[in-house]
Amino acid sequence: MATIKEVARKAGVSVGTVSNVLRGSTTVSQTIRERVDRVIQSLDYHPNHAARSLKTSQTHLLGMVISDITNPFFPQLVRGAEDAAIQKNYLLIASNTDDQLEREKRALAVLRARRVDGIFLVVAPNGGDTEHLKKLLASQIPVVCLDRVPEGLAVDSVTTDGVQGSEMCVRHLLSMGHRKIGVIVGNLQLQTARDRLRGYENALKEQKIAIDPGLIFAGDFRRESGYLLTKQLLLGNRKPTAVFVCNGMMALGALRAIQELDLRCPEDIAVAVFDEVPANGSFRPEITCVVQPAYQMGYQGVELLLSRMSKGAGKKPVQIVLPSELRIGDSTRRRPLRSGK
Amino acid sequence: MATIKEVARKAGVSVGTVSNVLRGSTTVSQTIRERVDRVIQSLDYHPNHAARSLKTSQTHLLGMVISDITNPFFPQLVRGAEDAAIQKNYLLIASNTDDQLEREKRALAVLRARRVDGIFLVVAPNGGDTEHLKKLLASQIPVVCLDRVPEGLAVDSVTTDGVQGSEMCVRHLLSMGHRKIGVIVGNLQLQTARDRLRGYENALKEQKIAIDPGLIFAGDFRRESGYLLTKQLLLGNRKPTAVFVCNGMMALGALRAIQELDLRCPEDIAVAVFDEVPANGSFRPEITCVVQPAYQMGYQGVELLLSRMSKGAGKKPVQIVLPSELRIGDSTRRRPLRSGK
DNA sequence: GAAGCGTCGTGAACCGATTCATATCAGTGG
DNA sequence: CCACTGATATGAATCGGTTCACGACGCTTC
Repeated sequence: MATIKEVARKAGVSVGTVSNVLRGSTTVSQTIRERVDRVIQSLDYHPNHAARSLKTSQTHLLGMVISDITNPFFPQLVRGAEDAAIQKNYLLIASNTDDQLEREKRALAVLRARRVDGIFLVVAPNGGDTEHLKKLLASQIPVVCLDRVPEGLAVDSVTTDGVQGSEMCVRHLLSMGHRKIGVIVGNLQLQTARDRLRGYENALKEQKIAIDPGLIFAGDFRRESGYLLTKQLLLGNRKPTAVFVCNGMMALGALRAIQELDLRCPEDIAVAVFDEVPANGSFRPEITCVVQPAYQMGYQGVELLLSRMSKGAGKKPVQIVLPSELRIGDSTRRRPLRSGK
Repeated sequence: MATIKEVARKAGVSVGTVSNVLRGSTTVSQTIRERVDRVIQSLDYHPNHAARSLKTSQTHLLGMVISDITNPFFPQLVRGAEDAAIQKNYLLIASNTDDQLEREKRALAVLRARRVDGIFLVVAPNGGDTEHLKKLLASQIPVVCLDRVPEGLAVDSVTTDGVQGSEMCVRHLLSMGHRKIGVIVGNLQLQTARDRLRGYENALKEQKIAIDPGLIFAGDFRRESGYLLTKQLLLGNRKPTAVFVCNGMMALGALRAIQELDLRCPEDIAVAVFDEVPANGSFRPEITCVVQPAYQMGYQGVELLLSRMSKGAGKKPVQIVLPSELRIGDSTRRRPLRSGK
């Protein structure tokens, strides 16, 4: 592939001038600029990124560390980030951690070694082990946390308000006449999981309903755990009339569990979910859910990261909280008044 | 961040020696090696990739051009590729084209300009315009096509056998007693779409059933088109007893259409799908579908690409075809014998 | 016509690695 | 004691850009 030297030679100018043309410097005359541009076209010349990076110490690469691209929430996030990044001439490198701390550490180390210009991070549960995150934040490289924020660290973030979203959702269940509402929540080491649980509790308290710990089941945001916990919940002695599931993947497990127990939704058990449910709208019943603006989260994450990159590390962290939306389906229809059994 | 020079100075050796230690050269004595390693640790030194790339003209970056990460087939593909790539010390850059030719061209140009070491490509429908692909293949950089192969180009690929998978699936419908089977296929500019249609036709021919063009509807592999075409199919005058949908996203649209028309599946209309259906198993009925080894496709793609990179461009293209698996659900139960109406 | 001032271009230093011809040195054999 | 060998270590050239001090040149101005 052609180099800047060849371009310079063919255009009869110095490499410095070619570089100036490339960078759009104003100190190049129209004549020369056109001449150089023509040569660039004719040679199909593309500047070597490595050389440029070496000199400028910018890679125009952004890293994105997520838990699992296979969970439908993340493709949207990634897509939003990618669309925004590409517009600004950045490329995105995504890595999956499966919510394992070790893999998070490794992924971050790799991205750092590559000198990416910035990192998006969806933190894994860490049980208080945040050393590597502190180091990361101390290391110059701009970081924006998406979806989840790690405890007690000052870092830019874009998230949705899990407390408010859950409140909205559980209030809806209450308004439909439900009083015994089970909840399948994620790993409580995660802020997001705790927020969603808090929203549930808040909504109940508003109605002076006591919180029954026997109705609360904590899993890990994966399909399998939704399945197992929902079975436990429904086979237990609490007999809830509704279940609030805290993410889409667990909802799939929950729905399967309900089916296997030969219960009908919503007649026997109502279901409401925080997070979009895959394939929702293509099967019965349509599930009531809180939809998060995942695409936007990714998109705005890029804007935040870039502004941080230009503003420098000095300023206070910016925390953007996006609203979510309650989408009411048939899975939470009004409960017949004849209560009891 | 530390440079090789600082490491050399602190260890009291030359940069060449440090480089030799890094690259694991055998001409370094044990003593020196250990001394250098200690300094590397203490400085938390990581070689600068840009500098290395500049010299070696390898980026250890792989590009992946797919249609849309938001379609659940692709996350699996990407995940497989990423898992394989990371093991070999490569990083993956994915870009989405939404099946638009212009965006494919742009994405490929960007990746080329970045000098990625290799490219995975899921081609977009191109209506015969393959100039950019020919140029790409001529340009040295190794390419592996995944899932779909472009017409008449000699290129390495990893795909599934769409003909055979569809045959299997449609034979199953036939064995369940269906004779009038509608088909919702993708953009027929794509080899994959044509293969799946061919499989359908083959299966019918085996049973000496005439192909009725009025039962064939071609869309674009997206949810919306599955919805619209299924409505057309079911509201038309052909009255099929089953529908064969050629990918998962269109299947979601099809299922929605069936619901809106207040038809029951499988009683009124059986459904079978080529491709996994999102959320399948969590709702009724469980959909009969042909599952493609998407993860494996990505994984093996990396192996093929790397072997191509080391073998050089000379050899003949390798075409790996992976088997798919028919997973029988309740959406295709046996048709009651009393035929007619 | 000398001095001064913009406007454009030039070219060398530099970024941080890799690589290879060359230097150093201990040991060996004649 | 010298030549030679093998094992190690060195350092300069190189990759392809960016950047900036400086030079060349044409125009004013007095």
